Amino acid sequence: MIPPRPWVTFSKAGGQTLESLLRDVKVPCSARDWADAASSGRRGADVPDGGTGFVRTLRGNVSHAAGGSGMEPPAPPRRVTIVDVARHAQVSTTAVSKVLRNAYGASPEMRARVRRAIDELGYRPYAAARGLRGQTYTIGVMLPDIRNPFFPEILDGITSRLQGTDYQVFLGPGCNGEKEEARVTEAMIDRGMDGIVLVAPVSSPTRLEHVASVVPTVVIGRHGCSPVYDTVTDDDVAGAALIVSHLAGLGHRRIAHIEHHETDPTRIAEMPNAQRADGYRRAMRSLGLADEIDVVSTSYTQQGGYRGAKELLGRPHRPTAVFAGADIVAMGVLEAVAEAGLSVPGEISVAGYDNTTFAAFGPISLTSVDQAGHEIGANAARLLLERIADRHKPSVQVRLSPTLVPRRTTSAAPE
Amino acid sequence: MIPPRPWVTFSKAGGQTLESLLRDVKVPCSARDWADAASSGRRGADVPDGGTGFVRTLRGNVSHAAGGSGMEPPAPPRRVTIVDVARHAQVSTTAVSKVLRNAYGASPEMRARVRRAIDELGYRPYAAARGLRGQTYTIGVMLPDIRNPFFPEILDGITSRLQGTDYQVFLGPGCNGEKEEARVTEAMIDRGMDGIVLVAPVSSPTRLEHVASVVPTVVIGRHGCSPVYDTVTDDDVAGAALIVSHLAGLGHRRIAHIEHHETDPTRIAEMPNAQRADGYRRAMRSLGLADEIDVVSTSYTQQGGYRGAKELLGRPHRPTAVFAGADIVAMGVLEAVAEAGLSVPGEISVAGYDNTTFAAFGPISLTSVDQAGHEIGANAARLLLERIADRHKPSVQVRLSPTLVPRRTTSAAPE
DNA sequence: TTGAAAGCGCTAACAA
DNA sequence: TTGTTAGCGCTTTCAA
Repeated sequence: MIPPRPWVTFSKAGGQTLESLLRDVKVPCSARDWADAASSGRRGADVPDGGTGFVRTLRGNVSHAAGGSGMEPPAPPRRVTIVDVARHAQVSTTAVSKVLRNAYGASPEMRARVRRAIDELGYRPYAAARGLRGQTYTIGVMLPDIRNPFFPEILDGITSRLQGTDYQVFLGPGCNGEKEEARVTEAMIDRGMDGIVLVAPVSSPTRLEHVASVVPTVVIGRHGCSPVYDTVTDDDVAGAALIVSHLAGLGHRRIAHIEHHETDPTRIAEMPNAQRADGYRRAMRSLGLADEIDVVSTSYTQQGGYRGAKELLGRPHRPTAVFAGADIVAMGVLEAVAEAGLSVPGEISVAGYDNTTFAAFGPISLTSVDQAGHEIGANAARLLLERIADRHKPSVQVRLSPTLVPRRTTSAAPE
Repeated sequence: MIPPRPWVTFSKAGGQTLESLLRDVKVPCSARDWADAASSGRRGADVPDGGTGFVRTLRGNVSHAAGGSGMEPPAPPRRVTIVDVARHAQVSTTAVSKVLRNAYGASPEMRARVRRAIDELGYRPYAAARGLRGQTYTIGVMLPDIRNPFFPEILDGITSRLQGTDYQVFLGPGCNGEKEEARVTEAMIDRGMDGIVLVAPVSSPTRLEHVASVVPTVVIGRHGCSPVYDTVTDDDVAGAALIVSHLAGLGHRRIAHIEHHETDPTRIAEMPNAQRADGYRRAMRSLGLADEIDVVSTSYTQQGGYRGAKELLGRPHRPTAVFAGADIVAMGVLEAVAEAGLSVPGEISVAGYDNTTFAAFGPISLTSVDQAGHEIGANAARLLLERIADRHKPSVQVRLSPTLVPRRTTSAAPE
């Protein structure tokens, strides 16, 4: 038995795990001999390193460069640059640059020569340097919370639309709160990103417009609109209506809603949570259930769902169905309901929003609303590319319709 | 009702959402008047824009610049540069640079002056340009799958360790497969990132060493070791032993394991899945259960767990406990077990690995192994900073011990 | 169609 | 301690 102690090994090879096997496959870390590699001068005789994109820089005598110990790691090889390519192809750097950007003014023969040189040297343009004059071919995506299983869908949509282009996506790490968002957007701007996608940001409209005035921007999930950035949203009002009419169709009347509490007046109407709550109220009214409207304000977290459900279950006349504003909220509701010893959907129906993997998971099987995250992401990427191509084009708002995904947490109302 | 056009709606539902409210809060996109803003020349009279980090560039007559229509959006303002700061503070750009980097050779008075100028102009250094000579202050983190709820823990650990430094983290988007990994690592290198963290990469050791030879690198979750990169791993063998002895302690003897099938011989010993399977076998043997060893090879996915469980449940003498190599695999197992009409843990116990949010979720309550993701990430960040500071330092392997988290999916063996 | 030359914003070697 | 100057790798005028 291995002692499971909090156990940190700064080992050159202390552990007892599969070591013999590892040793068969790899040379142990410490026994590596660097004597055949060299050295640390910045410019010396450059030896093209056959298609690896790097060039070994040799300096004087190799054994001398090894420094006597024979165990020194090699200096990082110098990168192949546009100059190397130009020299190799016997053309100017301008020509290479034109080929790289598919720009006008290079004969087919020249293009072919340059491309051959690029392949032979394994050249890749240095994006950081390109950015100084032109583009970095980098797109930043800011997700509010990497843990929310809905966001990967959006991300997939974005990357799939960017497939085949020269653009590369990088994610800002999960950030909650305006300060964090500002930090991340600034970091993206400072790194010369060509465009950014903000997913469900919480920052003020003013701040969003500032960002968009500096770099092409698409905002996902906010219902406000601006002339300087494009938006892609889910029709949250319609989504809420889908759930409510689904439940009403099953005979439910006491349908409660748990929403995310929003205080900031400049944001209140723009955020999806407000739209969902609004959609819930409208749908209840149009179904003649205005008197049954029952909204609990907590937050879009599991905790929030738990607290909200506790409150609803404590009502003298408890609801027969709960529409949670997000799947994660529904998780908390299910937990509270289970604790109260009630059966789902027999005694109480529960529905969420977002159709996350949680909801789809068999043993849970939560009724939810699918936002078509892939579509949302793909549209955002498309709009961003269009705006990068023409910063002055009029702004566009895309709104996509959600669909209902009925599962096993909703059924006919009791009695 | 103002139709907010240009306006693209792909909606069937055509919901009229809170529009009146939105109108109260924001000016509609199309009605914005840009007449007070100008223009598009590259360099003109520069007007410092009071702490915003940008300078408005005016060109000739403002009304003329507005182009007659009076509705043209302003050109993106020119960035404040180190030259602006130097001029404002009446010092050289070198001085500013020194202050920025806390470098040697600037008097306290000069530092103060420069800092004041920086604040007054709202200057932020342009990381892309810095990268051309020095560092970009950017660290890339590659996650194999953003959907796996274990990875955010690692990410938190990394960012928390980087808090307070000038480094900013960006994530490569989820990539599976060697080709994708190569694309992402190349993209990071091409963007001049100062260091990169590879989480559970699948690339060959050779490829990892190549990356590490170009840029400081820390590898998380691979058990191999190399002189050019540091590693941080969970002791998967110990983790597997925790589960097995927990189950054996509950009286189980027929304990089966579902592993991820690995074929590549250069990787087989390095990957966590192989280590876990190995740990399972060793623990079984040391507990005198060598005859009961029963391993099904599928994959670390929910599907894989489902298929593996199907096979195990079809055995003439089915196991009383299943140790799934990952929580996500255990999800599939639970699904198959539920389908077979067996009760958990009454008739069969199930355990996972990773202690994801799934496992922690009340109604599921899966027994699992906690990897201390936060610690893993924090150690990786620390090692990376050390390696950035000294690229030639000897490589370090950190191994952290996991802990058992017993929950409600495991209990005493039946009979 | 081609290439020479001037930067982009910053850092680093070197002089004063 | 300070400032001058020469690039980093690329794009972009602008002349040839």
